[in-house]
Amino acid sequence: MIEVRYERGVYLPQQNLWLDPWDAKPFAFISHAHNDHVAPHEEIIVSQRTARLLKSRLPGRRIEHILPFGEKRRVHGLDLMLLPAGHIFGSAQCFLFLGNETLLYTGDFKLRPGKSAEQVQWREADTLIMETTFGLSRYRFPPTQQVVDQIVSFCRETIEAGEVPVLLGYSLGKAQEILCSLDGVGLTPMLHGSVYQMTRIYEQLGQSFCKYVRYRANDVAGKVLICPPSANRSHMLERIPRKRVAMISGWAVDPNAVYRYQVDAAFPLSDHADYDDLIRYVDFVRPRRVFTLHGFAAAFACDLRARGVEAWALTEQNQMELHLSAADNALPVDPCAEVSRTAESTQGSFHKQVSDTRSEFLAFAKVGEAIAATPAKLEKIRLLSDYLRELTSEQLPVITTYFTGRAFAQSDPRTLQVGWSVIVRTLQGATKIDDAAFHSIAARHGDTGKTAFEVLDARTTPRPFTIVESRELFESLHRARGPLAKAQLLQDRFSISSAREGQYIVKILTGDLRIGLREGLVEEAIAKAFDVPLDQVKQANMLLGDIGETAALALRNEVHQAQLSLFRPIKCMLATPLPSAESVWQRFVDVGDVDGGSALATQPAIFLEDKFDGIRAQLHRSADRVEIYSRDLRRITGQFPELVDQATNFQEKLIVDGEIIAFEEGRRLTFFDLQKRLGRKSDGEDLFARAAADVPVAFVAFDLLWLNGESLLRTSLRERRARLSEVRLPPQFQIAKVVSARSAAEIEQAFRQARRHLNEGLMIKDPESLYLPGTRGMFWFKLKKELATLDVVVVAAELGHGKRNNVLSDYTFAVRDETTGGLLRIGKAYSGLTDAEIAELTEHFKQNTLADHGRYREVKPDIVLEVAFNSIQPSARHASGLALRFPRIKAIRRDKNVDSIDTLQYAHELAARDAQIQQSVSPEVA
DNA sequence: TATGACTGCCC
DNA sequence: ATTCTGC
DNA sequence: GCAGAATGGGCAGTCATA
Repeated sequence: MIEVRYERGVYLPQQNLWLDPWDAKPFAFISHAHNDHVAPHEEIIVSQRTARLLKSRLPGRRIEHILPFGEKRRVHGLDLMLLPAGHIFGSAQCFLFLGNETLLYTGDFKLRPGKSAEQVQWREADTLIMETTFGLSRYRFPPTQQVVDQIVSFCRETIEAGEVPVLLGYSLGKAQEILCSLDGVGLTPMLHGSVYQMTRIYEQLGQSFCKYVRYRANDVAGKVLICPPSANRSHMLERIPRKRVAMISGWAVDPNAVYRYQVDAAFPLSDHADYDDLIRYVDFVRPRRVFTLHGFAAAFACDLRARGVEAWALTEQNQMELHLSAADNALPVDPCAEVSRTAESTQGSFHKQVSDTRSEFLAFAKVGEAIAATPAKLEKIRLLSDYLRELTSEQLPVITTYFTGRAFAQSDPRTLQVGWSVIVRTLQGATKIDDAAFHSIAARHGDTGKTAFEVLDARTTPRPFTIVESRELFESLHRARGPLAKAQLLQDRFSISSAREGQYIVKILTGDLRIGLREGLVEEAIAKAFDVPLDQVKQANMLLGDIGETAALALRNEVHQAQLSLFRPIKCMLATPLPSAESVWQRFVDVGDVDGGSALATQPAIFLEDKFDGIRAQLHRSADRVEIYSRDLRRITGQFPELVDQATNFQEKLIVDGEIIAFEEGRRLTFFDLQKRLGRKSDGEDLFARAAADVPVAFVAFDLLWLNGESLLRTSLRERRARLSEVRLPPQFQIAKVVSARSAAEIEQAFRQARRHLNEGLMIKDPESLYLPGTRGMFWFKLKKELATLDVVVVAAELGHGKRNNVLSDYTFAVRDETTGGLLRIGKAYSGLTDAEIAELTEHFKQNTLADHGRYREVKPDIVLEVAFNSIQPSARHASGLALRFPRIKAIRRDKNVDSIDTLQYAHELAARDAQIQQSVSPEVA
């Protein structure tokens, strides 16, 4: 069969033809002139009208094969025919004659007659590649005339109310359709510039419209303004004080369209086929197989399979699946299709519950439960490795990624934007459970996953769920814009998920499996499953930042092939915290003192560096490219354009490890200044010019991992440092000064010196150590000390989560305001107490509760804690107006009571001192 | 238009 | 970030 | 000693809504 691939556009490799590719290609069919299809290709096949529209959208030279509709032509030995697609003016489908096979690619299309687009035509074809923008059954559009009538009424009523109606629709296609709809109803359309321009081209090509005028700012009264959606909230519209804005789009059938588009009304007039028409079209074309594209491609393909039509969503991720199925000329196993066919043949309901052993995702969840059930690490590994061995090469990467609590690989920058709030709403929506029942379940668990299980249990109609479909769910969640759209997707899935499946979907969404197994054990399971050395698996995962790809390599026995290379960030080496210079020194003595002789005399020197308070960063630089990655392998290049500019001045190709700090000579900047630059959007150069001026940064390099093609991971720190010191640095780059030490006293002195330089603390490193990515080994240590401690009183306590579900483990505490005598909250902390102490305090607080709010209770202020922290500063978070950085409990002060706690005034003194230190001098870097 | 809730990602 | 706990 | 689990503050961006 004809091979079909997808890579930012449909690609037919045997014909070397691209269909609507996003990027410039040598030879492509362009279905219509919307911007997302316009790229500077070398040679294109287009309809006559599309060619004309393209001229205005993308001037420039290219070879154009302009084909009439309905006539078979030969281009580069390829027999093909264009058919009208009915989407917009000039939009075409491409029908290919390939030997004794035929293929129809729809591009964007609609079946309903449009007033400004040619009527769609079709032919039967063996392979149908179709757009499925509205491929969910809830997208059914009302009759066109009904919608047009609504739009006209909206315009009339708005004008009668003395306001200006504004209709939003794409300037090419939709706007002209609206224009035609207003013909003969006695309204005068006024066109936004871009709409006007496009409409004039339509007219040159023979289309005629009713009378309209071009936009003039002082002449809008009584007119109907037609603008592209991008004009909403623009300066142009803001100048019209009294207006009502309506979005004209198929998405208007979504109940929340008005909010989503920030408009007063929304009307479902679309240039795309709705769900019913998509189904009808497949019936017309009678294809042997269907590939779906855009929108709800996966869901629609599944629906088609349920109707007995072989159908697959075309996405990048499906390449392997398609390739294999095309090569084998066989269908991949798919329980969805399987089950639905049975249901159909017995005339039963599609939604009839089927035995859940059919659900691949349920099988995954059950393995998770088995792993959770045993506390033994080796047993967990065994359970997982047995399961991994059963998986197909397509499922394996997905499942291993899930077992690290992620939907996407670590190095994959995609996020879901689905958190606790969306999940809770969705669970309620999917089950129609009432608020009281829901909250009673949630309160009992304090674990979203368990809550999901109990809420969904017996309240859903489970249908089988394949691993590939689960991956598609997460991809759709990522793609969906806004919490409402995401919630809808998730709710649809929950309503057909078993309780166990829902629980594991939630676990992945929250990034927290809580089954006593994380990445480290997954690596071990992969090694065990495919009988490859563990260190190779760890190495590969570290280099790839992708446990799924690592597993795939292990399956093919290719893990050893992973290599450190430019622009593939690796996890950084971490340091183990130690409380004192003496304890640090002891580590090195213990290691070196093998012969029992005098350690001090024989100890080689150890390396000391200041610990900078910035963000850990890995800089990759080649002759023509620079990238910066964060500790979690996020690409943060865009946040620091000035560093990127400077980094082009290196003489070498390299990977350096270091810290980006807020830094300016003669000025004390802190982590908080730096943080202002972190989440910022990377587009908009002027924003950055300003940010860079506000918060200048420096890159302090302290390690060299790769140089001109050579990996230095397996060379000693001493050697790496020597090589780093030879690198010529551009401005804004510095090298962290390294000094040697041979005693605890020297470490202590260096620590004090680092503090005097206003750095966070001291790093202590074994000069002979190799670079061990991702591990907090015994080769690097860090020494930090608290700024101060405060004696505070606990005023509220909360139930914890997970294994702390039944104890009051999280304490809110307060200081005394001397002026009023009242208690003012200053922070929260849990860490620092042992389980026994938490249990004891739980009992105490239960008996000394002032107000019980469920998971949270106010308690009698009689437990005094000594709380340590690293800095204290003004904040609106707590009533005291101060907040602590890294608060932790140092001790329960049983010797103190509420009358002897520290005061707000004292806390303010600490904060003032903290702030003053910050401002006094410039820090020293190198 | 302004604000707060939510999310993700730094420490 | 910090800290504790079970293997 | 390691890996896992449960917890802190603050910032920017997005979306929903007053």
